Amino acid sequence: MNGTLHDRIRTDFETRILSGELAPGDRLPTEQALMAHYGCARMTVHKALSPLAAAGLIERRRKAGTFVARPRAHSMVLDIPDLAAEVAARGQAYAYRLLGRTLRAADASQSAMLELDGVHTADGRPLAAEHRLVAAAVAPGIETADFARQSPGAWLLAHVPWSEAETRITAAAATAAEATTLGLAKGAPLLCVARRTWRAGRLVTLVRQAFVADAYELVARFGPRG
Amino acid sequence: MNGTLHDRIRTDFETRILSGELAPGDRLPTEQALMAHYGCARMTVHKALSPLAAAGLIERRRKAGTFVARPRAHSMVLDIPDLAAEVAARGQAYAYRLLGRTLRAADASQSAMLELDGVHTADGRPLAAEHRLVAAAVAPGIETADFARQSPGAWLLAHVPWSEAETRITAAAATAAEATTLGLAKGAPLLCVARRTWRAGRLVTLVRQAFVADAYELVARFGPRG
DNA sequence: CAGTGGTCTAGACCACTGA
DNA sequence: CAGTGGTCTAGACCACTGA
Repeated sequence: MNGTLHDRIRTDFETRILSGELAPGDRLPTEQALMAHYGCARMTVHKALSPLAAAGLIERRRKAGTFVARPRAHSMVLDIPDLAAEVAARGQAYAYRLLGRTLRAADASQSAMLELDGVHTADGRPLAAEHRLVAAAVAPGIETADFARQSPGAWLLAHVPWSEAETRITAAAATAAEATTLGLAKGAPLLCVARRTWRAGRLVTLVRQAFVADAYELVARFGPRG
Repeated sequence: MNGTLHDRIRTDFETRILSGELAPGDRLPTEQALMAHYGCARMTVHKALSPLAAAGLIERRRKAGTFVARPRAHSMVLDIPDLAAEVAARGQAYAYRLLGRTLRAADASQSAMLELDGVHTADGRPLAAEHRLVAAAVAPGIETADFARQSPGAWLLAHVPWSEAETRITAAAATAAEATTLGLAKGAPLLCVARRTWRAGRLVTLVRQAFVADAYELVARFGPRG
């Protein structure tokens, strides 16, 4: 077990729940009973069980007690991947090549947006086409940034803290333009990742990345410790 | 603000960090200083800041103090989606149709596995082809389960608690067999989701789902509160 | 070696909610 | 209305680590 007592208590119940020894709906001992069992203060028991409640493994109701939660439909959570690091991790040389850069002036409907087109490459071969819009007001300095050294995504990650993101993942057939950019036949399958990112409620960037299907995959892991 | 004091303290710093007022590397006040500022006990300050450290928004070092964390490469986390609920949520009728069921006896290299082939439909139209292997020993009862009422995935979610999962997301062109099952032309783009799920270190199920590209998308959200 | 965070105690009062 | 969990206090001792 881990060093601290609350870690041990938490791990005990985690193990008993995930092993099936404690089934959904089963009642856990009260905090009073656990104080006696582990010989500790109530705060320590509480500190052990709170993360399990936050993780949805148990449900706690005053007066009624603590129960093993019924499995729920998990909502999906996906973080922003770092393409350069992933390509480097598999021993390839990563590069971003800027293909187009347009500043759209502000108008009545929206504020000034920088439009960036480019391609991510691994060992010189196209990996993904990227089309991005960045809200200029939220990303001061982006108009003069040098994207030969750093992709727009990496620049934003380093300069603009984001607070919320939504990612949509789809598959699509390559259009003629995409096929040309990526060196594929028209209609070839692409893995498309579209992401919107906000900072304090204001849209920071919209990006659409189209990955060559057999050159890229998204891998995600989930465990009880998050 | 939320009701409790530790929620208020946590939200205060969350807001100041995400708004950029506190930049990466900035030092937060010590717990002593925060006790004085908020007029509360040290445990309350600690309870407020601990989740921010767990979420990676701040870093805490003894003697040195507490600092706003530098943006890090996020590892991807993806939960298991509930297809039936998602299809129902967009007002369509969900169904799973079993196409094949084979019990592979145990041999020297692996334990007994149940092999299940089927198709998920929305309003009668194919949504995804599914090929699944289930470790029979870890899922007692699955050999006699009725998959006309519940898909294998839903059955497993309800009967076998899982502790770890790995998901790989790719795009691919439909093979001839997939095209037939899904009513598509050969070569049509598919969104492929391959997932392995473990329970207490033992493999529970391997599943590969091939979604019709224009009928399905994965949507994932990320926010500071997880 | 002194400052800081990590853990834990032994209480207290309260909010909620099921019997 | 009594049992349970949620929050909070005012301390204590300790582990770590940078000056």
